[in-house]
Amino acid sequence: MDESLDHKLIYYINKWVKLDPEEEKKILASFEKQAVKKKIKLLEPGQVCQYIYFIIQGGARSYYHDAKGDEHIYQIRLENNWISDLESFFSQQPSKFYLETLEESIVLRISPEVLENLYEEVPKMERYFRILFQKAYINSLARLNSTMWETAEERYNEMIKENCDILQRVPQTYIASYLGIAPESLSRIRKKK
Amino acid sequence: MDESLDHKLIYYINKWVKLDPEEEKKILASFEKQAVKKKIKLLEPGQVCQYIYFIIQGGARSYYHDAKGDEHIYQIRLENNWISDLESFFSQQPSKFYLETLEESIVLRISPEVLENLYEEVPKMERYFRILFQKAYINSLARLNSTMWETAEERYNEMIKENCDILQRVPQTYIASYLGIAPESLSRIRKKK
DNA sequence: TTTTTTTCTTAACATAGGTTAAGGGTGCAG
DNA sequence: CTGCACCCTTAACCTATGTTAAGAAAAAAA
Repeated sequence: MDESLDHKLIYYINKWVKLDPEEEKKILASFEKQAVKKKIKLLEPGQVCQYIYFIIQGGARSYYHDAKGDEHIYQIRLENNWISDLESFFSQQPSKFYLETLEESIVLRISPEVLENLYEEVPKMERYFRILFQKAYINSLARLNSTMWETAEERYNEMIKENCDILQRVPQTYIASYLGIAPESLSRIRKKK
Repeated sequence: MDESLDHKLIYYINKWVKLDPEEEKKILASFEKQAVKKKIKLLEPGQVCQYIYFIIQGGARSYYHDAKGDEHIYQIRLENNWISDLESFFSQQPSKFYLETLEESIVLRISPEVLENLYEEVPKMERYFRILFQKAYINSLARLNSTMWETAEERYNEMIKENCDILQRVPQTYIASYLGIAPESLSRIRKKK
């Protein structure tokens, strides 16, 4: 049901901050729903990132090109997660990243101005994002540590354990890049099983 | 001057949220100042992390032991930065980390309960920490990306550029570990200059 | 001042993953 | 249905860094 998809956002916010119906209404009114086909770019280098996206359904990735022109995955996000170029979104400076759908997706998006306004109207959203960013930061430090001290195989196994259907939904070239290894190395790891 | 040291915290908070004198007073009243000698442990594995620390002066590191008993640096923080085991601090579950001073230090510390209370009394603190964690998360993603795709030498050079006196203040074994390389590899890199 | 501990460096050898080149299979577009 | 693009695999060779062992210098403690 269409309405129940929107309420996925409300459901996830309610996990961390208790909203009353009036607050829920204001939050939903602040987001725009968008259906996007696969491989559609939501952001390109040089553009200022105008939205942070909550993925109701589907998935997206962010990536950039290095000095040699090689593509590197920066983020992979599937449904029930947020994606953006946060640096550009908050600083309103041009981004260096592409943001692209991995499959046909439905997202809820909000702009920085509307989000600032929402913080004023619904202060619990400030708390929600404080909790979201604190958890994201904790996870990111743990992932950094794994990348430094674990083998590529260990990291791959942990990724599969956490999200066993990602292999069906995301090309292995992207998974390899997200793990910080070459596609050939991922094949080499997979062959060991 | 003793009082001006405390106001370092206020100065940094005011960079992102504008406080009135009443709010400043409440904030300072919520923190405890602590002078700690070098190599003193603020946290050990098995303990629940009871404080988040703002370092007024000096520095600290967090580290853990891997399955082989090898020590790995997780965080290095110098003055005007925060340090804690955030996972343990917010979940109130036992930590896996040591938290130890790098040199004689002065810190301001706050417990989770007092911080929750402060969020109620001074809502701008919710905003301050939302901004702090969002920036920390952005930096952590960038650092993760560098670790994956840049050489150890490139990462070392960037670290030195950002903090040129860290070599005088932090043992090179710690710097190597923080960069995700062996001490011998750091010596090899330094030899190239 | 001396001894001990800590820190740092060095080099030979080992290894995980990168690079290069090649080829096969699947899915999509015309 | 066919051809092309994309995805994935494989292996030989290369490289950045790890490991091991050893030793020197500096700092700290007695």
